[in-house]
Amino acid sequence: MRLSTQNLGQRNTPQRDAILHVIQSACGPLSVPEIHALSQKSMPKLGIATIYRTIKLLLDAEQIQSVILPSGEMRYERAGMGHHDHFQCRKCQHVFDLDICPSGLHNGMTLPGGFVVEDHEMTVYGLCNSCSVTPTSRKKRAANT
Amino acid sequence: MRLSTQNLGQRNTPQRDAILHVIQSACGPLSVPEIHALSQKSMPKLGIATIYRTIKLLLDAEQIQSVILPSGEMRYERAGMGHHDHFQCRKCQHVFDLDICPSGLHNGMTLPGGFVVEDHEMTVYGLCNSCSVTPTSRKKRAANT
DNA sequence: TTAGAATTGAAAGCGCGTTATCAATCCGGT
DNA sequence: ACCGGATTGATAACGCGCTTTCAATTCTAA
Repeated sequence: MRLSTQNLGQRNTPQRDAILHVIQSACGPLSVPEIHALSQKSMPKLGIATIYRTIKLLLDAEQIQSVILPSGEMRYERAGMGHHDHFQCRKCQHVFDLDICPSGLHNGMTLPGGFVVEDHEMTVYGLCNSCSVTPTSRKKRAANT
Repeated sequence: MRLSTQNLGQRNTPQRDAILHVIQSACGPLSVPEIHALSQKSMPKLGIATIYRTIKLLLDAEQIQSVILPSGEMRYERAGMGHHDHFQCRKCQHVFDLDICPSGLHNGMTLPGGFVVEDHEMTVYGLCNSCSVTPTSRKKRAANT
């Protein structure tokens, strides 16, 4: 499922290409400010209104979907990725897709209290790979270069 | 941990008692409209501003905490309950506390990708006990009364 | 009981993420 | 290359939770 400018209004523009590329190559759902900042690396004049307009077009075309973190922050990611959970680093605040789903839940099971499970959403918190690097391992890395 | 009007400003009022009782006896986190509607059962004139003011006092006193659902809805529940997940019924929309945590996560473990786990939040979706009653079992229940 | 400060309810005001406006610019069929 | 409608960027405006305002009311210490 690749993001495409087909069916996004009538025209192909470099602004849309930039935004699509940013979302396409993200490793987790992005916030509007993140999409804006990343897109401006290749299109410095790109305005926030165009970000919102393109997000709406992509949502209507079901090429992306929204994700709301437990903090209330709205983010967007490619649609059609199937079920996956998210990980937010408490240090750099970046959000990543998790390949595995560490919940023990499966569809149709009943939890104590008579709750019949159909779906779930989970956000895991902690430190990402980059941010969990210790000062010691940081020195080792530096020494190896 | 019982909710109390101690340390909530200087005075004890029936409005605060009503709000505290509603949150205290809930079986899951409540939204502001829910708290308002439930409180008005015993205090019909209770205004929305008093709900927000009391919520803020309770938050400052750390007697309640906020919960944001994946839908973005803000809710409030008693503080100090320890880790627990939530279940939202897709039929009645009510949110319940789950006694067990069905995630296979524990603090300090590392997920594929180098993500060091510290915490998580999970919302499970499905049908609650009342709403999962089938027409057949509903007839049986009715016949037994 | 009384006085005075805290609290309340109604409604205006605020903040901020999002959307609409509009002139300038761009895309693409011809 | 031209033309006309689509798109863009800057910014004003909007919506909706939430907070503040203020006069009326209520609580409580003395």
